[in-house]
Formats: sequence, C-alpha cells, structure tokens
Amino acid sequence: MAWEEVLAQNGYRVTAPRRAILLVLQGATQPLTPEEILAQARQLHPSLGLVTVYRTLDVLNALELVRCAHRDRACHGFLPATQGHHHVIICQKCHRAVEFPGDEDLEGLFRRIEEQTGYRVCDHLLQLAGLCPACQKEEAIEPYPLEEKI
Amino acid sequence: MAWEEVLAQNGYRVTAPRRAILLVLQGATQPLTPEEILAQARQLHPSLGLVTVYRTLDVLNALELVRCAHRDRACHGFLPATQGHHHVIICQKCHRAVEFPGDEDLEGLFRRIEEQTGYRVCDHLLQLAGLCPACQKEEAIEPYPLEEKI
DNA sequence: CCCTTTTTGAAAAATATTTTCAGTAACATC
DNA sequence: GATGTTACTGAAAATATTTTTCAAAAAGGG
Ligand SMILES: [Mn+2]
Ligand SMILES: [Mn+2]
Ligand SMILES: [Zn+2]
Ligand SMILES: [Zn+2]
Repeated sequence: MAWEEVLAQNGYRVTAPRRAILLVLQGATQPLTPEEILAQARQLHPSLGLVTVYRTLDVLNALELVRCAHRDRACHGFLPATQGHHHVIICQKCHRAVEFPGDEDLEGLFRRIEEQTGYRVCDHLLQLAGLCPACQKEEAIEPYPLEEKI
Repeated sequence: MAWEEVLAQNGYRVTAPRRAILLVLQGATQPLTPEEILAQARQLHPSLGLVTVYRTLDVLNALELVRCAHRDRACHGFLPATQGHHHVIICQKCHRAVEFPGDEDLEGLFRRIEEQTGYRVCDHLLQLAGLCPACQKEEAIEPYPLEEKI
C-alpha cells in the first residue's frame, strides 16, 4: 500500500509538507537525519519547517513506514567495559546491564549477509533489551495486585 | 591492570576529578549518562564540571575502559522500512544502507544469553557496518593512486 | 462551500555537546 | 622538596539537537 494511503487510512491528513518528506524518504538509500531530510524536502516544498520533519518522522515511525538507524557517535550511556569484545543486555525495567562475550553465533549470520547483500561486514552494533532475573520475578507476581484494584 | 595505571601508562595524568569519575563508572551497574555520572561524582569531588566528564569519557573510551550503550530514543538517521522485522547494514564509506530480514541466526544466541545471564531477551538492536560492493572495488584499486603521488 | 479538526511554521524553550580560555595542578627533572 | 613544563580543569559561551507553544492555514467530511 502506498504511503499516502497508509496515512489516510490511519486518520492522518495528506498534506504538501508531508508529501515532500515522504518523497525524500522513499528515495533514500542511506539513513537521513532530520536536517538532511529538511534540506532535500525543501526543494519540493520550500516553506517546510524542521519541526514538521520531526513530527512527520514520528508519524511514519509509528506507522512503521520508516525505520531508524543509530549513527556512530550517538552514544548516550556508558558502562565499565570488560576486556575484549562484548555486548550488553539491559533490563527494560531497572536498567541493570550485564555484558556477554563472543560472536561465534553471529559469524554465520555475517557470512549469510555478505552473500545476500554483497557487502563486506566490518563492524556491528548489537545490544539486547530484556528483563533481569529480579524484574522477571516482580513481573510474575504482578497479576495478584489486580484483585486489590477491584 | 587498574584503571589509574592504564591512564598513567598511556601518558594521562591521574587527577582528583578523574578519580571521582573512575570510581563512579567502575561501580556502575547500568549505563550512565554524562549528567548522571556528574551527579554521582560530585559527591566525591564537588567542584567537578560536566565538561570534564565528557572529556574523561572520551579518554576512557579510547582506552577501552568503558563501553557505550545506545539509549532507546537515540535515533539519528531514518530509512524507508520494508514491511516486517529487518536490520540494516550501512556502508562505512558511502553510507548506502540495505536491509536484511530474519533473526533465525540470532535465536541460538538469544537462548544462550538467557541461560548465561538469567535475563529474558525481549528486544534487540542489531546494526551492521561494512563496505558496499562499489566501495569494495574502490578500495581494491586504492594502492594504484600512490604511484601518482610520488 | 462550510465547519471542525488536524497540521503547519516561527519562535521560544529545553537538552545535549563542544569550544574557548585563563587559571590550576600533575609529575618529570633537578 | 622546589621548579618548570605541560596537561588538565571549570566557567562561560558557542553550537547542535529536540520539544513545546501558539496563532494561522489547510484538509477533508458533510
Ligand atoms: Mn560482537
Ligand atoms: Mn532482529
Ligand atoms: Zn531489572
Ligand atoms: Zn559504499
């Protein structure tokens, strides 16, 4: 289904500023920042404002028409690092993080991607989110409090 | 090797502000933002400034004493999304990105992590970096231009 | 058309990060 | 232990990024 239809069918209005942003993103072959989107979309709709780009990205993201990619330096949290190559899994509730080593399980994936895409895999960003043991227990007893709310 | 030694052996000075930041990070069990680090480290060294936190994080990162974790909403680039769950690989040279589907290869890893850490894996962030076919070719012929430079 | 509601862009506010710079402190050398 | 060099520091300002506010404009159903 065309993006404009998706907007319309979900109760969003199809406006000129949005059409400009849609066209830019539909043609994108690399991750574009809001500023980059603005610059390109202004060629189609000169009065476009950066705010509208942000707002439209929120909408497109919610409708799963775009996906976002983290840029290299966009780091917002720091952890002590165990020597060597590791990744982290962070608890979605309490934010406690633990590292885990090793990429053996990923090598197969990397080789497959190289065959499928023709890219050479040089680096990767892998980070898991989940529930730590403690928070899993809390979640398990969550049903009970419902009785109290009645 | 202790962190202070690593600093010293790499020509960095061991200062009171840095020691405060080190202590905070060494004890961290979740990813801390520069502001969070500042707040905690000021209990040890009240005159500490946020700038020093940023600068010390750069140093610790370069020495691989800390690792950084991306936070949920820290998205800085957007791409059109193919329907369904995908990941992207981005060319380190030209930034061209392509998607790839599927997590079959990751399921084994996830189950292993769950056993090893006790965490339940709910979500994940996987993004690859590499060289696209075109940039691989350019890289291959890179040696030649050296002759011209002589 | 008309009406209601959403959407828009400017401006301001709120956040986040980097640069500048003069004063301070680390530490190698004596 | 004093000294000199140089790295390091924090305040302030600059820059960059994202969100909020608000009055005007536009979408689209009736
Ligand atoms: Mn890895
Ligand atoms: Mn996946
Ligand atoms: Zn938890
Ligand atoms: Zn490329």
